[in-house]
Amino acid sequence: MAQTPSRALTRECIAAAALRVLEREGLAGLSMRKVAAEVGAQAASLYWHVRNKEEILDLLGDAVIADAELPPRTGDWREEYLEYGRRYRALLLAKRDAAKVVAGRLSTGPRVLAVLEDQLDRLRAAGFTDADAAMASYLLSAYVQGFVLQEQSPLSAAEAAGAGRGQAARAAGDVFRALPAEDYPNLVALADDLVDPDMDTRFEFGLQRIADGLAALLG
Amino acid sequence: MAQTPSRALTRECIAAAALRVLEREGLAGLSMRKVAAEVGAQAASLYWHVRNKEEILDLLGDAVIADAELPPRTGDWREEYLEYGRRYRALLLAKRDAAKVVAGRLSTGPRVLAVLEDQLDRLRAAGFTDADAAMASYLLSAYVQGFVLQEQSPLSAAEAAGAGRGQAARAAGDVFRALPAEDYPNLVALADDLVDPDMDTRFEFGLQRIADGLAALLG
DNA sequence: ACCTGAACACCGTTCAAGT
DNA sequence: ACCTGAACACCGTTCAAGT
Repeated sequence: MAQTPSRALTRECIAAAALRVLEREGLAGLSMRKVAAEVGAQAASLYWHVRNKEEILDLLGDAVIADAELPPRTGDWREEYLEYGRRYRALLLAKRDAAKVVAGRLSTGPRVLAVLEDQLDRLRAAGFTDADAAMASYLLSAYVQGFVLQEQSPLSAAEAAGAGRGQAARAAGDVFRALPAEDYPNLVALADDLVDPDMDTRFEFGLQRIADGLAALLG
Repeated sequence: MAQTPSRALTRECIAAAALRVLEREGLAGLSMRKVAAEVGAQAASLYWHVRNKEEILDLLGDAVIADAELPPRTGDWREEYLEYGRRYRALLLAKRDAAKVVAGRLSTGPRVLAVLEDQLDRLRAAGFTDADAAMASYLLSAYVQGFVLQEQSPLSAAEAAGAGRGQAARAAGDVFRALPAEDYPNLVALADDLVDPDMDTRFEFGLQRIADGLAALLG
């Protein structure tokens, strides 16, 4: 199982191996020993190329963002801003536990810089002040990361235990409906509205509100 | 150090102990053995009261929310919505790593239900449809959790290593300013705007945009 | 310069055994 | 019913030793 010793260990190949382990075992199952085994080495060997596990997670964060693509220029800043949000979400959903990996990690990889540069360019061209453009960009990434983080984690112990998402949602609805109506009239009345909408709908709702709020700045 | 054996172990006292360990050691340092030691028992004893560590984290999530208070009724739904967001952020910032604990955990504790019930009541009274009220409530919690999550995690390896937040931010600004201006004209030009604003300002910006976007629905 | 073996100080969880 | 001791299968990290 050991790699041919002529092929030296590199940070790139450690990152690729870590990505495969992440996909297979999830973030909780990602250990130095498993990453080492994936490249046919001992755990201790990794420490020659990498300071610690945290640095492997940094590499992983960069790898997740690596295939980000810029949305086409339509001339409509609002549509482009929405599209940026949708693509970022899709990118995070594409890799297992990606939102958790990226969560509070600031990457200054070339891909991230290119995306940020392009985003700021479009917002300034649309007429936003420098300060507002910078804040609007930060707002988008905070919203998307927060949203996907909730989306990727099981929404209840039941779902974690293996029940399907739909089943878990129905159970949540039952909780709301079973509440005493005199104490919780709104929860009982809105049980369906709280539980039914799927994640795409929820995401889009927030994204549209944010875009509308930004548009109001251009007044 | 052992507790008097007449005082039995309960889930409540386990939760309180876990909260103290969290405050002292952070989420990464929270172990079954340390929680057990905090109540003067063996780690194995906890498993009589609790299914596993995950369930302790659930208790912790409830405990974090436990002292949530409802904002005063001003008759202005927008101001009340903003205040809800600010208070939720303050609550998460008050306990160490609280955002990470709460992150993808759905709590149905009585405090959470009371808050949700009250929030929905105000939004409906303001004229939002049932569906929009439900979505607006979800949006707020997603935004606040995502924001604080980024806020509570070190924004760079430098800060994790002990440098102050201001110092780390200045270093980030230097990164932007040092980029080649022909490749990254916007990043270079907006370096200050990207780095200078403090977290309160960033949070408020997003909150105001979201409230404005919601207001547009009432049109 | 790069990698390994062995060790250290931890984990979460289980389970027979005690009271 | 409730708690313990001891064990199992893991962790991240260090470090002398090998090549």
